[in-house]
Amino acid sequence: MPVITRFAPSPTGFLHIGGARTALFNWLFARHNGGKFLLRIEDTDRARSTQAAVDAIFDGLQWLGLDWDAEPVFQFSRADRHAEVANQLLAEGKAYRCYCSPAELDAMRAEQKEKGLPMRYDGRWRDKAPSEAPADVPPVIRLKAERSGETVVQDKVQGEVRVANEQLDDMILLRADGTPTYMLSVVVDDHDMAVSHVIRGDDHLTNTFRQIQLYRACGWDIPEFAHIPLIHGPDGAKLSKRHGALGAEAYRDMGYLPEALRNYLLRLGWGHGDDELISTEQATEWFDLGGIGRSPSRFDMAKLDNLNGQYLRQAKDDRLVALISPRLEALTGQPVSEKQAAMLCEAMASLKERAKTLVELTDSAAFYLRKRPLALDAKAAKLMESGGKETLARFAQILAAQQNWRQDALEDEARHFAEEQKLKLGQVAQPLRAALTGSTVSPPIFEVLRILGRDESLARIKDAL
RNA sequence: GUCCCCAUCGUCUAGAGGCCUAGGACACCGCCCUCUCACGGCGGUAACAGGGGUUCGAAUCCCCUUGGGGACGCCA
Repeated sequence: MPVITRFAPSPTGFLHIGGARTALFNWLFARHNGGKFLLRIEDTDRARSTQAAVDAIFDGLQWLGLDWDAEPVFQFSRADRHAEVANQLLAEGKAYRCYCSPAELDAMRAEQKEKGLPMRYDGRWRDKAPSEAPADVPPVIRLKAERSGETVVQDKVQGEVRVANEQLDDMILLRADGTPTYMLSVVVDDHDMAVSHVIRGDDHLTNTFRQIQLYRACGWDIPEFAHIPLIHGPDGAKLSKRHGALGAEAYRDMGYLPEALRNYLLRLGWGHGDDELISTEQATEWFDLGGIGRSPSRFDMAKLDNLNGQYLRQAKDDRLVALISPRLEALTGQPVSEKQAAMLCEAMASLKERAKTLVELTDSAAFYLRKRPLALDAKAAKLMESGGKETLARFAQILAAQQNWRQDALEDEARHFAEEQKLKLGQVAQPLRAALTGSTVSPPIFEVLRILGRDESLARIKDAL
């Protein structure tokens, strides 16, 4: 049987981080098994579904590199099919009409809660005759669920989980307005799409029992299930926005590389021995459902940062220049010229090992492109005022006379000068750094001197003096 | 309230009864490298939630307690 997985988000918001991981696991499992990864947009809640959210989900998946294998299925478009199944069940006596009004159900639940009873539909219309139906209440269709015995899930992650059928009530299949509920839609769609493995958040684990009953009522094969633990915030509670429950596009904006986020998400709840840096090729080769942990994990930005830094250092220089160019333009107000891009490319090797995100990379690269005269930050200004300027003025004369603008030659000059003046190299380098970059922190300053070039360097020094 | 799931350093995890004096990674703290900041190297602090069993032997199996999480919608 071919492996078919699916990712089935409801388009009521962005592709959040938990959803992204669920998608990743489905994608990896399909790829590992040479199967298919399908996408289904669960847009049956018309009031809350938006096109913007649909677009955000597509964008997010694409950015993460999770490609799907067929046209996405929009669940709402299949409402007729869902109703057909419900009506078939009704015709077979496996479902029935319930005429309880929402208000009546609310009252029932309130009473159950007050008495400390389990909150469940009590099946009051299950065996009533059609003649008792009130004329003014449109009915819903409920599944006639099994009342005794138990339902068992052989979950690929959670193991065997069983629940007594008396814990389950007769769920609604078709609403009073004739539209299908989630429970009906999922089961029908997963069946019709021939989904072999349902991999989803474990908030769906208890839904699974009901869905299995529905599969049985329909006489359909039951897919394999794998319920993966939810991602929690650093405090162990539900992931909140300020703790990382953001859309994929937010992570892109914050300067994370898709491969880094993928690697991070993969390691959150799944492991392969001591391996930390796992390429997508390796992940595809190694991924298995049995390796998924059963306990919820906490989202840790610091680890994501570290991983992103590692991927940044691995990334090709020209790719990074392309990635930060729009950010630099936003910063300087000027598009990055070809000449500047070439300069950044040269500088990238030492720039990228100092950054954890593209945001940091952009900030640290910006001084190369800044228009003279550069503004000095507070530390740089203070350094210049407390003797730096004098030292720099003297060294500037040597630089001005320097014809051989090679990095090692420049560094030699600085060392000689420092020795001569009984200064530490840092006392020469730091004022130079302040003048050239406007900051006390930068890549190696003789490299900066070289990349900036003779004219620009001397001009910036002159500005600072 | 009822049902379900989970439990190893602060965090992500390795661990399938003896290989565990519990390993790796992030974070943190030292030291080294060094023109700054990083990178890199070396070292350090730090965990089997508690209690009962089973067993010659338990982080690993069972039970209870505690603590977290989830589900109980004409939402998905």
